[in-house]
Amino acid sequence: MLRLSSLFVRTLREDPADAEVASHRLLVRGGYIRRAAPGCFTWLPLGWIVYRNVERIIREEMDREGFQEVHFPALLPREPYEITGRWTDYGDNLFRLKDRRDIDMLLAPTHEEMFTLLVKDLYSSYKDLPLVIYQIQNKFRDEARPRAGLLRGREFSMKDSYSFDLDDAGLQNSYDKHRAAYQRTFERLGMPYVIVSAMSGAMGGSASEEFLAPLAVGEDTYVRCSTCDYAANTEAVQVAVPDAIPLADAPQARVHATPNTPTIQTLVDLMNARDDLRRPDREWTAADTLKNLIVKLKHPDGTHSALAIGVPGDREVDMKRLEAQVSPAEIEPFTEEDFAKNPHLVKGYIGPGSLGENKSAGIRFVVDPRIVDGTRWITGANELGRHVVDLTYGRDFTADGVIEAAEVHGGDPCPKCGSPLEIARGIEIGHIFQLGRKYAEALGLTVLDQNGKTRVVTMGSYGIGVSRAVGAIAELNCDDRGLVWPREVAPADVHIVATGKPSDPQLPAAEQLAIACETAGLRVLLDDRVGVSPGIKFNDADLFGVPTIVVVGRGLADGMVELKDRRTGDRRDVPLADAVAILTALP
RNA sequence: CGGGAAGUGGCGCAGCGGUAGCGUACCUGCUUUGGGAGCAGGGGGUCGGGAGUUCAAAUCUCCCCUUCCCGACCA
Repeated sequence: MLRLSSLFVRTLREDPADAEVASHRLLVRGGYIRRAAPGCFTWLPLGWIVYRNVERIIREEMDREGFQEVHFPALLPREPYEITGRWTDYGDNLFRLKDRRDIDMLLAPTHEEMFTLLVKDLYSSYKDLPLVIYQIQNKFRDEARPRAGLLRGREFSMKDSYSFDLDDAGLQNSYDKHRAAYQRTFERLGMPYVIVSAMSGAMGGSASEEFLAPLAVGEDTYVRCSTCDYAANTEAVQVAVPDAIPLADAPQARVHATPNTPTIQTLVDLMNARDDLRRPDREWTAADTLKNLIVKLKHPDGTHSALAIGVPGDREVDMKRLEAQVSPAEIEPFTEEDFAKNPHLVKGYIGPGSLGENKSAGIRFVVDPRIVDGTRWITGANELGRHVVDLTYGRDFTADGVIEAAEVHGGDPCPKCGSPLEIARGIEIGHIFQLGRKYAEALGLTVLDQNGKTRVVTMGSYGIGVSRAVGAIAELNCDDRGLVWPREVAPADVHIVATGKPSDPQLPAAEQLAIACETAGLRVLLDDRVGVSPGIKFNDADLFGVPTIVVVGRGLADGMVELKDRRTGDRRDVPLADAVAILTALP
């Protein structure tokens, strides 16, 4: 039983000045956590109970699938990370340190290398597979900007599991098991979530999905179909590709002088204003133009190359989407100097005529998937003050490839069913990932198959942010009075408040009720503080957020206690004699 | 790394050249007990750090550090 008279906690009347988001404010005010350093938090007793509940639920769902728990150190040697290149790839985000002999070590940002090496250490036969092992461990990432309390920390707790299979079918099976286990886990944690397609990015591998909690304070933008079940991180959105248009329908392309039209808007305005350029059936819009943007790519080996991207003029290039596409290369701006070095590029009037690996400018040219055969475009003519109209894809120009880099707009058609897409914000609470053989290959994890042949193991990695989940649950379950925990993660099932004077019968009655509740299997938080006014007790109860609050107060004289549902605020008086039965029957 | 704000008792803040304050929290006593009670008394702060200006610096100047917010970044 938790007794408030002796519990190590202090609630704050006011919001801490350094907390912005609701979960952070309330967790600090309610005495669940304290900040120890930026992005590092101390768990107080109430917070630690909640944390362990979350951990327990995750663990139970992992164990249910037959996954086995292990535990690695957080302090790791440099060498494995050197082999996979992540010692340098992680950049400033890696906490590096040296031991007394000046040997490099690191605080683990994630554990792929160690898991791979551990399996390599112990296993060498196909008969040992499949295998899934996991841990719940603290991770360290020197984030440039930790924020929002538990939602983005520098030291945080994560459940990470890794699957090891002989072939792709096995990997798919391990992946599906995790997907199901995660769905059950988030259900039990009382967290709404959406599963979105994600980019596998630099990690390599094929399939990757993120579990996002829909939260405005989240840092991920995703789209969701208004009709079907399609959902994707904006980085991974696949644009709905329109049907090709017969080439014969397109008028001849022609070049016009379009002075002083360096931007899309000035161009469209001019086109609509001039009799010789006006479109007979409707106004020209930005979507009729083809915007060609040039960026510089910095490749991991340090070399640079230019890339031209063609998108419909009503859309910007989304740098996050572009980065995800060109990863591991990094994007740098194409500068005035770069323009000066390439006389075939006329800034403001760049057109497909000069773009492409075999064209005059010699720059790789990739276009948005909406640019299909037969589509007609107004675009730069590669001459100052001149544009070309009805330049038709497949007839007048082609690209070297297609790229998903244009920004996604709310209302864009769903690639699966065509209904409008909605844009929403969320925070990543889980990520499942088919890694493939990248780590196994780099670290030499192989087994012998039935034929005695060496086979590289294929892997998956799967993560749930445990401490982040606590923050996200709090963020999703709170109101202006405090936290509202889902029962299974709450620090207690019942919060019993005794009001009245120290000499009144309420306190001993509350004690007895608390004991009876515990005997019946309920977890109890008892406010047995004396000399504390009822107002303080009620406010603290709302702040703590235990799902059911029982007030042993003035109704006691009539043998009644008050039950309050923290979430709905509903109150009702019930006979003290029936209280335990009623409480144990609550969902 | 860019832009903004801010560092003064545990927490929230005021003070902006002249004895370091208020609210809250904490301690003692009395009163009070259904939505953050009242009175009285009390403990607790090198005013982020350093250098400078001045008879005198929390306050002015310079440098540094730290924190928070927005952006960049974020397997």
